[in-house]
Amino acid sequence: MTHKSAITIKDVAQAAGCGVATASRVLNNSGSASADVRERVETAARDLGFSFSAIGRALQSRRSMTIGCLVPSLANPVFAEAVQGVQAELQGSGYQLLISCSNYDEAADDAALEMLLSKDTDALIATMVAPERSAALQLAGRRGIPVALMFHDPMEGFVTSYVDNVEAAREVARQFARLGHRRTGFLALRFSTSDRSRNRYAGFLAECRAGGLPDPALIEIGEAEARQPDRLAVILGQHPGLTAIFASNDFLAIALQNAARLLGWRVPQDMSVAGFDGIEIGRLLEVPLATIETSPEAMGRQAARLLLERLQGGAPVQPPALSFHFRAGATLAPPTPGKGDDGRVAAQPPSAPPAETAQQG
Amino acid sequence: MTHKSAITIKDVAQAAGCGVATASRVLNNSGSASADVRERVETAARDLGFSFSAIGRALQSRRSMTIGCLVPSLANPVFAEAVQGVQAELQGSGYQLLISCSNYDEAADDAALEMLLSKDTDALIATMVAPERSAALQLAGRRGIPVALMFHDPMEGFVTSYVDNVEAAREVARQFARLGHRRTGFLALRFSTSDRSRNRYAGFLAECRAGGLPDPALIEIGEAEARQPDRLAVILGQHPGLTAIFASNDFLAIALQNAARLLGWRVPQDMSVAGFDGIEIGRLLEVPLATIETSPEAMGRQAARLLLERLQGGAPVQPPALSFHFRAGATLAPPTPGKGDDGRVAAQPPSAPPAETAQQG
DNA sequence: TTGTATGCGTTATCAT
DNA sequence: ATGATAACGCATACAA
Repeated sequence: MTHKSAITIKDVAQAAGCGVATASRVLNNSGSASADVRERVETAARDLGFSFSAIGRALQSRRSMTIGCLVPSLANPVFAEAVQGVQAELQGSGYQLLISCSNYDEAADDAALEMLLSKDTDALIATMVAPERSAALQLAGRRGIPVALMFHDPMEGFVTSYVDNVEAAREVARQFARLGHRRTGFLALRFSTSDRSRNRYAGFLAECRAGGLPDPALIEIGEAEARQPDRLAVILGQHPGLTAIFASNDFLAIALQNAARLLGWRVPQDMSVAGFDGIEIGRLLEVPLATIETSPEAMGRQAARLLLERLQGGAPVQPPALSFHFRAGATLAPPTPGKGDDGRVAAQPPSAPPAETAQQG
Repeated sequence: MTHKSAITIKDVAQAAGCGVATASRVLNNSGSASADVRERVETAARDLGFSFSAIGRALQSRRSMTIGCLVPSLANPVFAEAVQGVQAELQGSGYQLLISCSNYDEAADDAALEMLLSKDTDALIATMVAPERSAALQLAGRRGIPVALMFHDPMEGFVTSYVDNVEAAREVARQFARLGHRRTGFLALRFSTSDRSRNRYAGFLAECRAGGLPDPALIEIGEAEARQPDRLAVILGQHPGLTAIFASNDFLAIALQNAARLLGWRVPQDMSVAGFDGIEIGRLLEVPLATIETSPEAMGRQAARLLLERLQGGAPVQPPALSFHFRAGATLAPPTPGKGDDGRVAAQPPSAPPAETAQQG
């Protein structure tokens, strides 16, 4: 086949026997043109298989029609879904998505954002390790480039699409307390490069205290333990007496149940478990996972929408937190008397209705 | 701190008191320049916070340093991981990733690819609904734009990064047969917009026949059934007598077990189940899922590598299929005598060693 | 070694 | 209604 080095509007104009300006006007439906020349230009463009060069356009219009997106990793379904949401919302807007991953590395984070900026993206959407410390993020703000954050709590100078991690975590603590649990734990990835995890712990801790419960045991594990049930079991065994554990995400919650099984503990009879995120697989498990259901996809959509509005001249507005939803699942039960009850027999709270559902938004 | 309109190399040249060509040479380390002016240019660039405009560069060099990537959806972890692999491999290469999703829609597929092309991407990497019917894909080939496919079988004119679905499915059939299963089934999404699923069925069917087994029952379900265990259970109930089912992906395999449970069938005692993909969660389940383990991440990396090599002038080379690995898990067992054995008591095959593992590559 | 001028593909301006 | 031309930011051939 003929190696056709891209044909430009100049070729079209020549074929149509008119000036490039006229061809441009016709092809863009801007300005006016006689039906005659309009026809000639259109057929010429069709015949030659002409298509605009986005680069030429970008150079002249000073807009790349490109939006940069930075997330820690696409291997994490939560982020992948969020990006999917962004992508979906951008469909038909004319904007294309330029993506980059930091792999949870703070330095890579900043570098990636800088790279995105240098690509002349018209807007930025990001989930970072440490947005408050990112020079590139500040730079974007100063340059007047619209920025939307995802998953992060509201931050001075930037709009963000997020769920209230603290409040959601409090809800979990309330559910635990309602069932009569006192000795609880919080399971998280060590070196958790995430303010999300921190906020969840903070909320959980705060509500435990508010409810008069002892402080939860903080169980931090590494990636290795999260993937190897036997290793996690060892760690879990070092925390006897806990009757309910809140894992900072669903994946950990599932791994946790696996480890518990190795110790001969049944869920929820011997230990209650709750997760966070609401990944779909959780619903399909033999024992459906109790969790805070969120919608990363909606988060991505909202972030994209915020950006599009700003790109159309709107002022930046910080929307309220997205709603979450407590899903009871089947991994929650009252603690078994005699286990982890500080030596006393755990009394069933006076009136504990069956685990219900909580909305917030 | 209102950074005005971006500063260009012209500003740098002016500040450094030299011509733009000299500034360009210094900043690109091309050509020669006196230590004197070199110093002035560099400090000027630093002081002004100069950075190149990717667009200006692209226009002049005819290369956008951008690679387009099309996948059906990022909500599917298999594709998300593949993109993550692409992304990882592209790190530091100077190329950025432009992504788009088709949502399994063939028309959107072609349109998205066209859009990517119109963005002047230097190369394309895609997983499509019907690559063999995509006009945009052909166009890319004709234009001489390097293209790499992912997940697809080798196709005339394009290189692809893939696993041999047919061979992998045969392996599953062999495992079933080894355990003594005869009445088997293949579970897939109806309207499965995927040659992967078709190839898996073909391989499964072929090996069943080769092994003298009856043809497997083809069980096609819709999205709704896949997400609602009770509905899937109804369908499953319509196929009594099956002792082993091969689901075309792990997600379906998990949903399948859920449905079986509702029918009171135990896995693997009453029914064996195998999946495909090897998603991580499968290993963490109470009953670890038997599956064909693949690495979408490796697939993405390979595809990206193929592209980078071509962009550096290399000739297109089709690499061999990526290896897969049969993971025995715990969802496989010999059929229970008296169930689904065509009326005869299923004989244990003469020498059935414990389920082992098969490599291919 | 350095600067000037040109062209990359497009649109906006301004004549005609 | 139409077309010639000037940007846009950059790299480079060519001249100095």
